[in-house]
Amino acid sequence: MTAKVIPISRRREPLNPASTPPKAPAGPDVEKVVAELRHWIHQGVFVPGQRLVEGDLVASLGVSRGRVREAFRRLESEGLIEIEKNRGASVRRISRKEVENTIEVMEAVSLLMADKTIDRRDDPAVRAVLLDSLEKVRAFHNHLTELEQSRQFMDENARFWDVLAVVNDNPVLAEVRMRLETTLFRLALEGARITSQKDKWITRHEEILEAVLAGDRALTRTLVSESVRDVRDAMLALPDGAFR
Amino acid sequence: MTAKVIPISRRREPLNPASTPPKAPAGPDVEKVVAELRHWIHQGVFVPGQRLVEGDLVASLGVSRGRVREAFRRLESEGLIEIEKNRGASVRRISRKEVENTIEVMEAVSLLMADKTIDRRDDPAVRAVLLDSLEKVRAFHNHLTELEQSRQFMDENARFWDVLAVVNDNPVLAEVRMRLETTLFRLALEGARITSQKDKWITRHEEILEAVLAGDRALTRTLVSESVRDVRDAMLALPDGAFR
DNA sequence: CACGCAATATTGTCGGACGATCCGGCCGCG
DNA sequence: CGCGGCCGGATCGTCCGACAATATTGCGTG
Repeated sequence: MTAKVIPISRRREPLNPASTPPKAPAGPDVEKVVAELRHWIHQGVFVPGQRLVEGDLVASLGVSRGRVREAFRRLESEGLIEIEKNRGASVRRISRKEVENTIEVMEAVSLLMADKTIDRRDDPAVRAVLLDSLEKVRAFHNHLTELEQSRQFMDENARFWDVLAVVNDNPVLAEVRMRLETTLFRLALEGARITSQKDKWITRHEEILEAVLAGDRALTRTLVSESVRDVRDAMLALPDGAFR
Repeated sequence: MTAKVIPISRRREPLNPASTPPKAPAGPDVEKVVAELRHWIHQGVFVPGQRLVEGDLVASLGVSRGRVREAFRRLESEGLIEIEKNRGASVRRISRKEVENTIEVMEAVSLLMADKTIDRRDDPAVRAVLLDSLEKVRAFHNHLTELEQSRQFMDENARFWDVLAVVNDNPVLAEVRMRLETTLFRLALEGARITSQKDKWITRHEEILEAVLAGDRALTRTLVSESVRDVRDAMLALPDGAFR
């Protein structure tokens, strides 16, 4: 790998930020493949440890190998799959230890998000969003039945953190959290399925929002930590088969 | 993107036993390209906003477009470049706001690392590593001259955090921090170049290690926060031209 | 049944091709 | 002379086919 000549592009830098008329059809994009694979992995179509064979995906997705390979690179740095030289890609398996490590960081990030939200709770717009979210959480809570799918809890959870992400006005913070969550999603989903205390999670979200709106930092921190750790415990309670 | 269920594919014949033309050594790996580009960006060979033209890189690196494209995907999710559809890749430019956002998360992560280190300071192995690091930092400090390159400060800084990363035994934590640092590297380097208080940074590292070894959580937190914020201030002090 | 070798499957990488898109510049018109 | 529209080159997105390198598998043999 020798650097020869510094490449020089004849193409200029962006000049006029032209308007962006909503262009309808955009040909298949690598992102589509990434999204599809991510979806499949989250849904369990591909289980941890399973190999993702280029050729098969090329056939089932109807795209070229190049697209699949680019998608692989992306998913790899997202932590969803791992690529071994000459052995290809496989859905990443994580160990209990990794779950703990990840959750630990997630807790710190979540605490920061909650704390920052308290800083902004006097902003009318922020307050409105929080109150609206609280409303929704309560409604969701009241409609709970024994038959609810764990999937819905994950959705509620995602919405909850999305709200905090938006309110926080720090895309980096939100992105880091999402990144961590992505790698845990599958296990979290499984965890939610087996735990019998799903409604406690929702209650926790209500309490957190209330504490935030009340500006009670100590209580908020406690609740957020408990919330994150509940998820951890649910995941760690899964049978050994779920881990590496 | 519809999934047809059509696995498996068949292809080509065996190989040709005849002699093979003088073949260059084992072709480089995609990672090599990624590393090279990352290096160039960090070194300023490619400056923020500059476009990375596939064709040019193919020529100067002597690899195929496919390799370059895969490398792009990786660098994109690393946050070093951005890819706009039909316009290609360019070195990501970040705004002052993004610096603040990133540093904010970095501070939280750094605090967690330091705090966890204190938890483990009684482990003889950990203690040894910390003391060794303290030794090195002091030695480095004493050899400082006015002519030192800002580059060396970055190296020292990297070493410092690497030690905490190792001691912490949480790869996720370390990786998140590294990720954030990667996107700021360029600016941090520039910032270190213009600040006149470089030695204060080193002093801070000494103090942090001492506080950690002494188990003083409060002091450690204060010092770590100050340390991170010093870097932030150095970056924000850069002229507008350095930002988006 | 263990072992090693050969057939087969897959990956890593290359090079070419083709249409789509973007952009700068030229051209004709008012 | 200013300006909008069209042309052509530069680049990107994607597909295809090829081939060596490596991994995996199956089988024949001792």
